[in-house]
Amino acid sequence: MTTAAESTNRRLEPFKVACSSCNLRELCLPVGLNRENLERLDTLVATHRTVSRGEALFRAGESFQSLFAVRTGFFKTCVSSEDGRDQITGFQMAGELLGLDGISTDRHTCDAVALEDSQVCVIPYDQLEGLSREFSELQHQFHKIMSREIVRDHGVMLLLGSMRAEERLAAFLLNLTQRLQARGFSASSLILRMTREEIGSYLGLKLETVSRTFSKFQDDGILDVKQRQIRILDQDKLQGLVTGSDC
Amino acid sequence: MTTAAESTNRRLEPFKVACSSCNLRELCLPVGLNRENLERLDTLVATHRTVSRGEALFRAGESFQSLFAVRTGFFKTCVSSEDGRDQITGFQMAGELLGLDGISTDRHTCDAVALEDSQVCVIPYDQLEGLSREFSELQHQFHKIMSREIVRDHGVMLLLGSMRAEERLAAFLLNLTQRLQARGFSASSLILRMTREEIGSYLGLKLETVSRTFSKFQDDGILDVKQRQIRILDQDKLQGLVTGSDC
DNA sequence: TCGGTGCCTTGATTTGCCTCAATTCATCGC
DNA sequence: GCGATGAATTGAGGCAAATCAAGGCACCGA
Repeated sequence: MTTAAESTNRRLEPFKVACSSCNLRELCLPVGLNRENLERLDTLVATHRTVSRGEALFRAGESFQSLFAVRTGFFKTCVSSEDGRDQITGFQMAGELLGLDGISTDRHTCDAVALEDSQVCVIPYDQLEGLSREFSELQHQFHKIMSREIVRDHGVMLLLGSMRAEERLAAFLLNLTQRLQARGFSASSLILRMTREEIGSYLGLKLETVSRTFSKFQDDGILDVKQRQIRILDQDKLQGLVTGSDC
Repeated sequence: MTTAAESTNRRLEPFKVACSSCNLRELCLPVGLNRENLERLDTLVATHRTVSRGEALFRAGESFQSLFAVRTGFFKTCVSSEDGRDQITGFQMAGELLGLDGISTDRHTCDAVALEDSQVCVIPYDQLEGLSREFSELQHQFHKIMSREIVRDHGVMLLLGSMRAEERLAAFLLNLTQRLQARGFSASSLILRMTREEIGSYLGLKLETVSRTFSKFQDDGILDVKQRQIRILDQDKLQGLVTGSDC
């Protein structure tokens, strides 16, 4: 269907789903904007881009021009060191921003890869700076989003620095379901968009350890695991693993 | 000298060391500002605060009003989970900003504690937002600083997620010396401001492991370690441990 | 000078996760 | 149906770091 050449093409679409009518506006950049300002933002977020599963939205080293807001689909971001090592730094779903790392050096410092066919809104960064000088609500919301990313990263550091395998996986699942719930999905049932290896990379574990931990949770009656289909049977026990309340 | 009551007091000083004449202005918020804009910034950063060793500049849960720029001294930032676990998320030296995590929820989410007697510049956040709407250089520099923090955090995730003890400590030492060098200090000799336990917390290791790794580096002729006095004898070997070029 | 205290070092042992390897399962094209 | 492929599971054994334990050093105030 798609040739190698075509897969490197960037599919830009002028077709417009305005921020002002987007069902994600309560989660995304437009939070706190009034009708008039929303319409100003619409003129800025004029293009969309389709990224198919496995394709990169951007890669480390590429020049940074725009931020991206996930409209539909699912992404991972991944940093690499000079030697082969790499680390998934996050998974992004609808309403979340991609590319904030690029501001510091005008180059992207990580890869953003779609885990399923996805669509993103393109937010030209210099225009965003311009508009956020004009109304403080946009400025403030943008700062909040960056700050939230820093807070999230600190949470991941805590996880990587001091939690054991079971606790890490429990925290990961709870975080995922929480974010899915905020988007209107079930709090107890989810389909993982990533492989065991990708979960492992994010959590600082090997894929076998992730798999074993899933199996253990199933044995303990905490989860029902069918490949990537996960059903949470005992939310409290899962929560207890993270907060350490039962040991 | 200081009583328990006095140590909780906030020592604010109108005494002014203007940004425009600060020797850290090439590392800190004023980067890229012209003379005139620098003077505008001076009016904003009007107060300083002294924090003695062991004292907190702010604590998780406190309401967020201001950012802080380290003028002199050394800090650690530390997040805690509901159960006792805590994780040092960074060490901050002169010219670096503290408190960015507070923007997202208007409350600080971590503790910032001085590791030696320190002095910080107080940057009222709402005024900073106001001023950065007025000139884009300040706005852009502020965004760069936040983005840099995100990139730094991703680097720490890579370290915590995929490096072994020796690699972690080597990366830590190289990072420290690099930042000290940017401030005019020696690239090969430093005095650690933090305990082995604090290094361990930052690197996701136990203090015994940190101590053993220091000893191993000494045996291998990479370092000369005398308590907190560190001299780097073989920079290349240290670098090789991080980039994995020699194994 | 003398304890006292906080921090660091070192050794012995345990353990949680990794490594390596084999097997099963789901999907898909033919 | 069939094999091919990628993903997930499971087992056995090894290792790096944690844990447990003892002692040393530097600093400080009495």
